[in-house]
Amino acid sequence: MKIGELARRSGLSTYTIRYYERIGLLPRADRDRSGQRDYDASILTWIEFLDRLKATGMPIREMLRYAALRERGAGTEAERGALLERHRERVRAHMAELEACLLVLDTKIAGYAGKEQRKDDHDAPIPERLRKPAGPRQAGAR
Amino acid sequence: MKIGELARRSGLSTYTIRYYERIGLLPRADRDRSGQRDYDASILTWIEFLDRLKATGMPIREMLRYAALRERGAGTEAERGALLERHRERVRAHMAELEACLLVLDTKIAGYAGKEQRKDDHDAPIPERLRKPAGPRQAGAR
DNA sequence: CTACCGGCTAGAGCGCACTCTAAGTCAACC
DNA sequence: GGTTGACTTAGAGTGCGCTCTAGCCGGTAG
Repeated sequence: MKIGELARRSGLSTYTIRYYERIGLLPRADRDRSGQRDYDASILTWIEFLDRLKATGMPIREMLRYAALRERGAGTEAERGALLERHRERVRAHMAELEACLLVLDTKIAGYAGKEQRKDDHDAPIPERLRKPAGPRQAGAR
Repeated sequence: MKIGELARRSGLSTYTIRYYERIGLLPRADRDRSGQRDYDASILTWIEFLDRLKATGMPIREMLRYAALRERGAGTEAERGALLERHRERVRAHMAELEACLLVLDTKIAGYAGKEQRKDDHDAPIPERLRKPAGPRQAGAR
């Protein structure tokens, strides 16, 4: 399979496929005698998995760590598993936050839908239990 | 309240607060006689709401549309409501996708945890029902 | 033979959301 | 009166994840 077909089948652009190879997210592809990339269908499975990691917000930097472990092969399973477990927890936390935000959104929308529009309802306070604790920021601004 | 205190209380940096004002996400702040921004506590409620929109992945471009409607005030409620409803649907869809990805992640992690490690389990196929339909891409690459 | 398509590389450019710098002002404290 | 520190502005810089350009090469159809 050449890069164009892989692009169609994976949903990535050819640009992105080459970019992923450049940075090491995809293994260096085999080439035919004229130097063109020639892919095995199995690469699709890996790309699909990368898509899942991306969809769940994993930064490329971390996918690279996973990809590097995968390349190293046997002996890295524990580390790969741990990496995915940490990621899973972050995803779960993110989903919980989204859930809370949905509640806020629902309340707001209900406000707009109701006849009893308060003129200032965009300033309706958010219940304390839904607020994020404001972490430390701008540690040394100069 | 001056910008530094607002920064501490909102969790945004002073840079970000000025940036938000510059682009119109925050209303132009009142100034004291020496030209410094002087905020009313009510701005915190608006910032908290913006944080919710941001947390749910709304791009600034769209928050701006909402902010502009809010500035225009009365008569824009229906449009504001519709905007939030569209956003809510996107958030729900995104959560559904995350849920599906979590299943993939769970399967993978279980594979790493199990004693019966298949050497190639990073290539374990993703069940068809969890795959995203690959939308049209790279429409005209030149 | 020529045109065209799809591929190749190196490297530049882009959109987003900040984040920081430089140079200056102002109020309070010693 | 001088220093400190928080503020002001315009504008430059950053990190991320692509996305595209330029210039070239090779295989195939007319």
